[in-house]
Amino acid sequence: MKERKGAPDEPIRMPITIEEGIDFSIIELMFFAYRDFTSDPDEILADYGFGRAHHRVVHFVNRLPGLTVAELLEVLQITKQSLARVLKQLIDTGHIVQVQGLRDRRQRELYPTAKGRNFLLMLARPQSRRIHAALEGESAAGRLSIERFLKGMVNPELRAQIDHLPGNMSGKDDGKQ
Amino acid sequence: MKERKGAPDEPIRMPITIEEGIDFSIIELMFFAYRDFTSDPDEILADYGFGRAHHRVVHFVNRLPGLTVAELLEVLQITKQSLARVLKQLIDTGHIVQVQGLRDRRQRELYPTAKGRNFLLMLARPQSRRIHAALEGESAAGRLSIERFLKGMVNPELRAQIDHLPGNMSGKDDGKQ
DNA sequence: TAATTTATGTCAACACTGCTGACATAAATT
DNA sequence: AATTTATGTCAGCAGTGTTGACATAAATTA
Repeated sequence: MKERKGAPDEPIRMPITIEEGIDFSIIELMFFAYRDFTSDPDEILADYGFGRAHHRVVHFVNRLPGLTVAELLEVLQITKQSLARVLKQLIDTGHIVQVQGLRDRRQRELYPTAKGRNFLLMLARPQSRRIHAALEGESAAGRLSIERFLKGMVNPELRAQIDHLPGNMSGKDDGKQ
Repeated sequence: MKERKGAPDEPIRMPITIEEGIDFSIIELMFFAYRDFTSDPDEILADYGFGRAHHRVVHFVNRLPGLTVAELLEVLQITKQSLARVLKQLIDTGHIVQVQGLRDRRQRELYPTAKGRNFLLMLARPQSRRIHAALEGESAAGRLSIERFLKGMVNPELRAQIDHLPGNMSGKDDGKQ
């Protein structure tokens, strides 16, 4: 019994391409695109002793000032222990302040300070430049396709949440047309 | 001297929207899209005691069978110590085999086994479903816009590399038109 | 042939950011 | 008065990136 149908550890020399209709090309484009998209802020963050998680917190606190800790956890979908580490640092460094809730005094409303707002702008600028460059020459229809695609990649349960963020046309492009 | 121009730790109550022309909406769409895009394979990987790094290695070894360790490091842009950890596990579990280079016997050519190929298909299937759903109803022009955008997000130096992966129309959509 | 460079592997330590489990406090609700 | 809720905190672990140092075998150069 030598070499029956494909010995288990035989090297496969044929590249995978569109097996089963799977588009590996887009899968790896997502990897490359996201890696490079995050690389610019990552470098800046490192200069401040921060990481990517800090960017996310600063981003959403600037986007939704006054949101509570529980709401932030819901948006980020991480545990409170993960958040605590980075949030504490951002508060200690004066980028974010907590304000006790008025209705419910257990809640801590999170707000950016001027320092925190400027910090987000610093992080977002290179990403914005990259986005503008990637959209250069795209028609309005093309841009809509791109936004529709990105939104379509998000789990359906969360799309509503996205619509409620400032500057997003609520309910637009809900999938079917 | 009480409260001059914006006390440093004053909470800012105004949401950030399109300050300086920065599109925060697309920035956070990238975050949500990538997070959910990776969540499906992540769950499967966890069942096998693997992580996202294993997926990447299996992906590129299947896409470029016979590539050397140095070439894989170049594509992934990580250090050999990072790679060593996950590559060793994939070899020990029979997903990948190493073949000594013919021209240069120092090199280790990496190939997937049948097990490794099937594993990649298992990981890629849910991602492919998500992509197809997100592209549903898009015109050919819309799909081109989306691919052009993703490619445009990648650092220019690396775009050539992407073109050389199997199934990618080389040189297509190089930015200018 | 001898010396050097290259491709790869390995050991150790550290950083960041997820996770779980456990426990504490204050405020709201029942 | 008892319970639930919102938040905080301590401790430990996992995955994946990093740097630095050193080892080996094979290729290249002098």
